[in-house]
Amino acid sequence: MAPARRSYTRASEAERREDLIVATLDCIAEVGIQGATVRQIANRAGVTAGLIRHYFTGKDQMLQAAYIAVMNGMTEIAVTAADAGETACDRLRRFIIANVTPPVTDSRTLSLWAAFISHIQTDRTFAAIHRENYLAFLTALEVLVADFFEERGTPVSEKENRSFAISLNALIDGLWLEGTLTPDMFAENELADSALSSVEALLRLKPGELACER
Amino acid sequence: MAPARRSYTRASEAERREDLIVATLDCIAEVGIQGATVRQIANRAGVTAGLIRHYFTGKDQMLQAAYIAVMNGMTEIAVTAADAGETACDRLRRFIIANVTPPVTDSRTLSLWAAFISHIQTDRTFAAIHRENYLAFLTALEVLVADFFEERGTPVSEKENRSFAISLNALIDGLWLEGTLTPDMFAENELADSALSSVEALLRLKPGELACER
DNA sequence: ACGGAAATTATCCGGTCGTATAATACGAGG
DNA sequence: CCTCGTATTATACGACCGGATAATTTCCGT
Repeated sequence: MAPARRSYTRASEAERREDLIVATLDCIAEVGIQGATVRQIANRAGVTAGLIRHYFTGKDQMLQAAYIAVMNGMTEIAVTAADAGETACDRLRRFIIANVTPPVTDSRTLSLWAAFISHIQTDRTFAAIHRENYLAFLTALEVLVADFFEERGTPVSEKENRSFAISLNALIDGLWLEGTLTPDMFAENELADSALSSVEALLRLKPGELACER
Repeated sequence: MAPARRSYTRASEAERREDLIVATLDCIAEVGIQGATVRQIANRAGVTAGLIRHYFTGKDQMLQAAYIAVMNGMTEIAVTAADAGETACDRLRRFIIANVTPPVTDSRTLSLWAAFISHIQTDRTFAAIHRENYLAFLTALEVLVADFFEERGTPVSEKENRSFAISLNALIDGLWLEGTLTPDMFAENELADSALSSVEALLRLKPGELACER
């Protein structure tokens, strides 16, 4: 007799991998990394578990791909927001605000980020992914800050510029954490306003200078 | 014939629970939260797996107790460091430095912290533990800042004080993350120096004012 | 010294994990 | 329209999971 096998449609490698990564992230965000099993992930992606090992060498590699996808998504949002600015001041301002407002401040994103961060000390591959993204973020910040001071007519030394970037990065990360972990503590624009005035303070600017009025 | 059962010694409830929690943290830090199974944990604690359910209602409750232990340990170090200061300025300075230097900046601690953070969105109990510790930390910071400005003769409003505490908290968290996740990027005292000058900037102080020279 | 409470071990259970392998259904190229 | 490569499913496997239970050892009070 006919075993009545499940019907399916083939997909291109690109979209299948994409589907599987999205399903992986959904699982981690909703049931934690403990519950993100190959069966759960495959089920959410609408395929069977065995298919995962057709596109990845194993579960670990899929998790790494998912980590890369999350971090790329976050930085892309901030960089895109910055690019929309016309002046260097505007770009810096937009970059900062983008990092402390949705969709970057999102509990789902934070769950994913934390789950991957906790793997950094255990798995060298995760550490490498983190380092690459951290350096890229820091460099982007350095460029934004350097351009800002140059446009302002008060260029700073490379050393000072780096120091500014480290502080700004810390402040942004910290506010992102606070705002996402304890969102009910902050009013609508409180986080963004706090970020802007704090950045002004860190860069030793006069209050309101980052508003970029002309 | 005699089955040759394993010999053991009894321990007080307090130390057994302590041992189990330490073993739990060791496992999470070394093999990730995935590998922190009841058998691994019990093995590391020098007992058999069944004993865990004699002291905790289940694995989840033990993880929660471990989370509490980690956070208490971190805040206790910082608070103890602050208490050693004689002036309000000194206490604030010590508190900040303690949070960006070992043993708080420790890769093991970070792994644990991240593993637990990733559970916050999934498990209400973890969320409650986080919130309690966050508020305690923020309140401690508020007191330190308020005392500092009062001692300085320039008291600030409660609203402004809270705003300062939020910014300082973000900066401290961010520097802690940066310094612990990417320790090779920072020289010996670079992180602490950066923290102090950044805090001075955030509080709109003159450079060096937090050095507390008399 | 010894009896009894309880701390600890030993063993078992159903379920699920990640992965390997074989069978099968799809869809493009001829 | 048929054929063939392969994307996908189905099933099996050994290991391990967290939890429950019963047997046993320890040690305190007397």
